[in-house]
Amino acid sequence: MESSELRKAGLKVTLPRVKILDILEQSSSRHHSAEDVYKALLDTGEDIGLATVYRVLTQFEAAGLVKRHHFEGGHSVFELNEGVHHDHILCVKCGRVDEFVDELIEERQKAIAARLGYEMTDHCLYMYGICSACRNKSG
Amino acid sequence: MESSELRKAGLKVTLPRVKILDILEQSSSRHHSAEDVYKALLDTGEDIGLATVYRVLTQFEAAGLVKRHHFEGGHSVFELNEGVHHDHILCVKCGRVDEFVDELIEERQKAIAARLGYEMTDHCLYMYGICSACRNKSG
DNA sequence: GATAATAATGAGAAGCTTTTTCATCTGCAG
DNA sequence: CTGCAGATGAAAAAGCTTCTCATTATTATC
Repeated sequence: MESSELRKAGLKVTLPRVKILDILEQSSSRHHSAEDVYKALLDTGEDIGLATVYRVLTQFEAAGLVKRHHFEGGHSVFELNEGVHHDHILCVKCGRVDEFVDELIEERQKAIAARLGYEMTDHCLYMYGICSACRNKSG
Repeated sequence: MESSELRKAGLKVTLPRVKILDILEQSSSRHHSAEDVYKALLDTGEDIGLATVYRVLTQFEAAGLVKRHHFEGGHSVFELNEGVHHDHILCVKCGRVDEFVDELIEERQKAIAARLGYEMTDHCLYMYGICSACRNKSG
């Protein structure tokens, strides 16, 4: 039930918020631009404005429900925050996104931040490449 | 001499390109937004348009003279490409940027890309935190 | 269940960064 | 020196994202 998640986050349970959370949870892909979410809403017949989608996603981010990423290309991408940190590798041809976790990298990052005197608040690792499917297609 | 670098990159030696490269090489900071470069040009009395700054930086990137980064906050940041890959840690309070290299992390990244079937084209690791100076200031 | 106070929404305008357009100008090969 | 391809500047346009404000919906309270 989405409403309890919203309540827990201190947000009023409104139709747009429920529908947007629904899309994030039900969709087959994990990574969505605001535009993606907006279009998905239109597809399900909901008449929710793009401004609301941005507002709600930003609130969800503040509430810790979603994470915002800045992949190459300028626009923000959102994914449900399931609590487990992970990094991303993207195919520059087809846009495919894979996730991974590497404890060793995490460790080293902490050590580096400490050595440089930083109290780390966030970190992200993006790799870009050509996935096997695309390599088979175009040589 | 900047002109030889430009020639090597296959670019005509024009005043805007020389001046912009000059700023990137002479400035005390390594990381510049397009706006930063534009303002620096104005400060030195050069009347070069912002559109040209963007154009030239993009050409420099294509030529491998500079690297473009997408730090949090939306706008692009450029730095001279000195050939040695490195990653970044940024202070979210004061904007300070430190660079670092960690061979172990590099290794692991290559291994992960290979395991997931990607031919890696690029990778970047951004850490965000509060630097020691800022922690001492504001507790 | 009704009501009032409060917050959320939609539509469009506005804001920012970045790119494009096009007429003019410049670097450089001949 | 000359001509032409390519570069530039100014302004307009193009994304993406946020803001404004009148209207609407939600929730605590009765």
